[in-house]
Amino acid sequence: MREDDLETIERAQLFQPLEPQLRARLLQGAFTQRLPRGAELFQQGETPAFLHVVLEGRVGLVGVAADRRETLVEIFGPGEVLIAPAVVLELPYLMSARVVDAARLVMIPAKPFQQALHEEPALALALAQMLARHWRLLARQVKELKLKSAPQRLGCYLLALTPKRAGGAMIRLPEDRRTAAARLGMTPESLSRAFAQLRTIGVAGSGRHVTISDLKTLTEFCQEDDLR
Amino acid sequence: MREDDLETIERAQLFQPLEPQLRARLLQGAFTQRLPRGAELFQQGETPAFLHVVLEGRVGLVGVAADRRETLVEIFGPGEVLIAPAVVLELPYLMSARVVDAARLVMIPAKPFQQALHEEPALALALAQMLARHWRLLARQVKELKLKSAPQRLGCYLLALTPKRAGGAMIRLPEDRRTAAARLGMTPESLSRAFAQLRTIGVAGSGRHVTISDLKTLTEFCQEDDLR
DNA sequence: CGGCTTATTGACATACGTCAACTATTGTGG
DNA sequence: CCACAATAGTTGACGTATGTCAATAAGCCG
Repeated sequence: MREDDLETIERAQLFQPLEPQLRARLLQGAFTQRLPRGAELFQQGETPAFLHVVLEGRVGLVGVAADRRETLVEIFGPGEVLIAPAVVLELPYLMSARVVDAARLVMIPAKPFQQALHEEPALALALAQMLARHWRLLARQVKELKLKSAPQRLGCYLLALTPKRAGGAMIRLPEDRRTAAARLGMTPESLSRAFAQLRTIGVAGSGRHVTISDLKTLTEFCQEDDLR
Repeated sequence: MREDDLETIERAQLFQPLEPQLRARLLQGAFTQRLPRGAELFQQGETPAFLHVVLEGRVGLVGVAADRRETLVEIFGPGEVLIAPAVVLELPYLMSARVVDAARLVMIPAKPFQQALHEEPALALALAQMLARHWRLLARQVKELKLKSAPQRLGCYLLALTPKRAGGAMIRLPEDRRTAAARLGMTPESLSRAFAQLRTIGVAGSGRHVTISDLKTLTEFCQEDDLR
C-alpha cells in the first residue's frame, strides 16, 4: 500500500478517530485495487467479502430491479466507505457498486473487520457515526424524491455543491450530465429541461460549468430546509 | 416504568444484545410517555434531547419541506428506536416524528446515552447494527421510488406484510389507506387506483382486509428482488 | 476533418396529482 | 337503535410533470 493511500484512509471518517495501531490492524490482509469507469465492485444480491474504501475516483451505488432497469442511488468519493450495512449485518447487498470515475480502492476482508467490530469499541463507535451520516444522506434523498419536482431536486443538488448560502456562485459539476440525471432520479432530457427552467432564476450552465447569480433565490425556489 | 415495558425494551433490537445491568444503566433517568394519534414527538430542525423507543403503537417519520408540504417517510412500531442518527451525531433532526397509532414511548435522555455510547462497546455495536438495518430500509425505499410505479410499490408493500413467498395470503393492513398512501408516496386516490389495478392480478381488498390469490404473480408484477 | 458520444429540443404518451362528486363507513347523541 | 354527521374511500374528468422517441446540435478525439 502506498504512502498517500494511508493518508487518504486516515482522512476517511470511519478511520480517522481510530488509534494508528488499530488502523494498522484493520489493514492487515487488505489490499488496493485500481478499476476503470464502468467496473463493478460487487453486485446486488452478493454477500460481502470485503469492506471497500474509496481512495481515489468515485463509485456509484446502483439499484437494480428484477427487469434489469437500474437507478443510481448515491455516489461516494475518496475517504468514503462503500456499503458498510451489508458487511456489518452479513447480509446480501441491496445494491451494486459501479465505478463512475476511474477509482482506486482498499479492500478490507470482511471477516476480520466484523471480528474487530466486536473487539474494538472505537471502531464500533466510529462505524455507528458513519452509518448515522449515511442514513441522513438517504433520508434527505427520500424527502427530495417525494416532495420536490425535478427542477427543485436539481437546485438542491447545485446548492449542495457550494458551501455558501448567499450571493452568487460558480460550480464545477463533479459528474457528467447523464450521471447527474440518474443520481437525481430523472432522464437526461428532463435534466436538460430542469436546467432550462432554472435559467429563468439566474442559473446559467454549459457543460460541467454552472453559475448561480443568487443563491438565496435558488434556495427559495428549491424549498430547501437548510439542515445539514 | 411498568413490568411489560421492560420486556418490550428487552425485545428492542438495540437493547436485546446488552447486558441487563447496562440496559438498566441506560434507563436511568428515562421515563415513559403516552401520546395520542397526531401528537408530535419532535420537529424537524430541533436538536435531539431524547432517544425515543416505541413501546406500543406506531410513530411516523414525517419530512417537511419549506412550504410546509409533508411526506411520511417511514413508520416504526414497538421495539423500534426513532431517529438515532440525529442523537448519535448531535445534529438537528431531518424529520419530525408524529404518532400514527396512539403510542407509549420510552424517552431516554440524549446526553447520558451519548456518554454510554463512548463507554460501552456492546452499545456501540448494537447501535451500529440497528443503524445498518435502518439504512437498508431507506435504501430499499429509494430504489422503489425511483424504479417502480405506484401499483408496483403497493404490491411491494403488501408483499412485505407476509412472510410467505408462494401460494395465497390474507393480510390485515397495519394502517388506514390514507396513511399507507402517504408512506408509499402517492395520494389516496392513486392508492385506490393502484388497488383497482392489482385486482386484475388477483389482489382483492376491502378496508384493511386484503387477500392475495397468488404471491408469485404479485412478486413478478412488482419486479421484486426478494432481498431481505 | 469525420465519426463518435453527449446534450438539447420538439412532439407525443402516460402516470400521477387535483378537484369535485358520490358512496361507504364509522362514530355519536337523542 | 336509529338518525345523522363526520370521516374515509372511490370514481370520473381533467391538468401537469415527466418519460419516450426521434431529430438535431454540440463537443471531443482519433
